[in-house]
Amino acid sequence: MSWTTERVELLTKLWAEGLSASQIASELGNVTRNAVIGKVHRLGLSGRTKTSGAAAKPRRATSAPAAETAPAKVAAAVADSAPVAETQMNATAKTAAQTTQRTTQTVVSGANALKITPEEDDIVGDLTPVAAPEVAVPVSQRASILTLTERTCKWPIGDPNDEDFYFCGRSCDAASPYCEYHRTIAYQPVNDRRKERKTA
DNA sequence: CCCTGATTCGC
DNA sequence: GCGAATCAGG
Repeated sequence: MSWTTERVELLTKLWAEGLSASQIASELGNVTRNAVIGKVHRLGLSGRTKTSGAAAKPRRATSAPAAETAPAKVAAAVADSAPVAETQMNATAKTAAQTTQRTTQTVVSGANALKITPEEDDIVGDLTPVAAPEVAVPVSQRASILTLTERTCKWPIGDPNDEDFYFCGRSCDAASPYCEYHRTIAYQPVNDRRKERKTA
């Protein structure tokens, strides 16, 4: 496949949006991330311009300066209903988070019709933390469209109709479609039916 | 190991 | 110009 003007435009746009080369590659289709990177360079738009007037970033990627929270910790914090620090949560993420705050029945009717069944928390009286308070998913890990691999969390965040809709994108065991945290939410039993048998 | 982008170089 | 292979890093 060749680089038609349309494809180049999409590439440019997505690259500007901060998607990774592999993500862009999968959205474009029929190209590898190498091809994307190669094109990006040829187009001369490497070195993504971050925040305006930001310090010129060196050629090689440098680790983020912010004290980013580890996924595990985030999950833990959420579990405790702690209002996780919005360290480097940007406006977009913030909005998404708020949107999802109490809206658990997110439904994706996209290409793969991913559907999340809303849990009836009204059944349980004392329980509450069921709502998925999406916490700051590091922008660096967010997945836009269906650019998820076998090992990225496919938990939808935000309103699919919104521009800022995205998928969790954190890494997962490849066995489950969700990261550890979202797994607990996704498979939360409506009723605490423990039919375990002590066989030993 | 998974992933990222950067470079090289034969095509 | 293109992109696989390779490199360098997180």
